[in-house]
Amino acid sequence: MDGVHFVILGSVTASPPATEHRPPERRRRPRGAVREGLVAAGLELARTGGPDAVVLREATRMVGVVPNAAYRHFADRDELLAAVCAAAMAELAGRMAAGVARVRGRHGDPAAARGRLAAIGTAYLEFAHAEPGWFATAFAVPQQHAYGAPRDGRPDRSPLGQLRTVLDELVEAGVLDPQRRDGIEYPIWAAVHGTAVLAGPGPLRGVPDATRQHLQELTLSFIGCALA
Amino acid sequence: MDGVHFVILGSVTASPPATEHRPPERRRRPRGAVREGLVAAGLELARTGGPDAVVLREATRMVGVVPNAAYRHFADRDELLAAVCAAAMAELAGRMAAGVARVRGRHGDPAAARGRLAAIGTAYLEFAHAEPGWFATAFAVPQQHAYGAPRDGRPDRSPLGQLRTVLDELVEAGVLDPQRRDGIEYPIWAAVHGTAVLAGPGPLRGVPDATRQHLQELTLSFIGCALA
DNA sequence: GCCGCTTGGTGGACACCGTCCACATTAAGC
DNA sequence: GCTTAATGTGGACGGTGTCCACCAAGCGGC
Repeated sequence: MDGVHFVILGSVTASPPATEHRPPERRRRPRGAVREGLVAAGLELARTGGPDAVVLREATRMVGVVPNAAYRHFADRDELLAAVCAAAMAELAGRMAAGVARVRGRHGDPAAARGRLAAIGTAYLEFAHAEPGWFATAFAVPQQHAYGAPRDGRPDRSPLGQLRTVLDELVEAGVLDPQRRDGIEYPIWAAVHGTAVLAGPGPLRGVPDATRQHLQELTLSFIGCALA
Repeated sequence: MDGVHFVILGSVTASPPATEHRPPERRRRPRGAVREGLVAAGLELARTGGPDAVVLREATRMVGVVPNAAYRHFADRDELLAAVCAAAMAELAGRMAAGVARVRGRHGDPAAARGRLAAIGTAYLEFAHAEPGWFATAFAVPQQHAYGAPRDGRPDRSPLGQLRTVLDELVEAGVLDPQRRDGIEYPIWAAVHGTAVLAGPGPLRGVPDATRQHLQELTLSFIGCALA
């Protein structure tokens, strides 16, 4: 899952149309280029239209290849979508990590730990608002291709993994009662995720920006209350 | 929104195939029958496949009518989907209402009020688990056809409305500090909704039943903590 | 050098979908 | 009884995912 490449977008253009007539550009691209291009194209489509917008034919068009070429790299559309979803999820994880990294203060300091928890939630909600297409895509992994648990050994950079790390720090810092630590990541995740979903594609969509901001603060302070 | 008819499902069959040859059953159905039939058919499709499964042509086939007939009753597929979504949401609201109604105890009694809050959350989560297709559909209202606020006058039977009612009762019963009442319905809704989504179509899908049950309890007790 | 195999891109087809148009029929109103 | 609106039909179009047969490029073994 962290084998996902952060593909540079915006340059998913096909090979430039030959000015002189030529047998239709049958050249073979470098190894893996088409596959990565398809994922990048899918990511681009998903960004504005969510998971439903990643349509196989359109992606191949952007890469400059015939629709069937995709089937050399993915079993079907769902497998392509799964790759795009993984990339979107990685992007979310990256922004969350960047968010917590911005919080100063040494490990174990209560205030800093609290700040890092808030940063995680804020980054999550910011991402959901700034990139609704990607956010929806990150959680739209098709049934068959769910990505499994992270290979152990490496630190877990998934959203849940990062949340767990901060919660452990909160225990260490004496902010959170160790007895209440077990499993508390799930309600917290749920509260933040629920806020993102309700205010994004959900029934609270389209509320004015100030209201949305207020909702975010309500959720974060709600979580604070439940921790104390 | 509460003008939605609770359509009886299961009998969305087309007119029985004539044994003797006849001009293909051009008889006109009673007023509104096709429209209601389409919604019922859509609901049936959504039940097993979610919003994506409500495909216009299939619905018309179930009703026994040609695809284009649908366009006499709905501007496009999205409008049909919106009707199906509204019906699914009404079903959710109905089950929630039934859940709270089962809790005995007079209005204003602290324990009863607490019980009603728990019943709301439980009914919500039960519905999401028992009817994942409908649950997803209830929140998949297409952008253009969002249903507006309930006509005032009538009590608000929407999920949010029911939650508000119970929260008001909790204040009345002295369980919830009135100063903390304002806006608290949103984090609570978000926590429950988030749990439903994460454990349903989300990354926590497919956890064993006992674990899911545990997640529900964690969320409910988390909410309890934040209230006190 | 050549042969043959694997890898990956092409072309053409199929079924299905949402949607539009022109037409036919029925029901309702005068 | 005629007119008119409402409703269902038939046929078409472009778009989609997917399958099959074909073919070109690269590669290893002889």
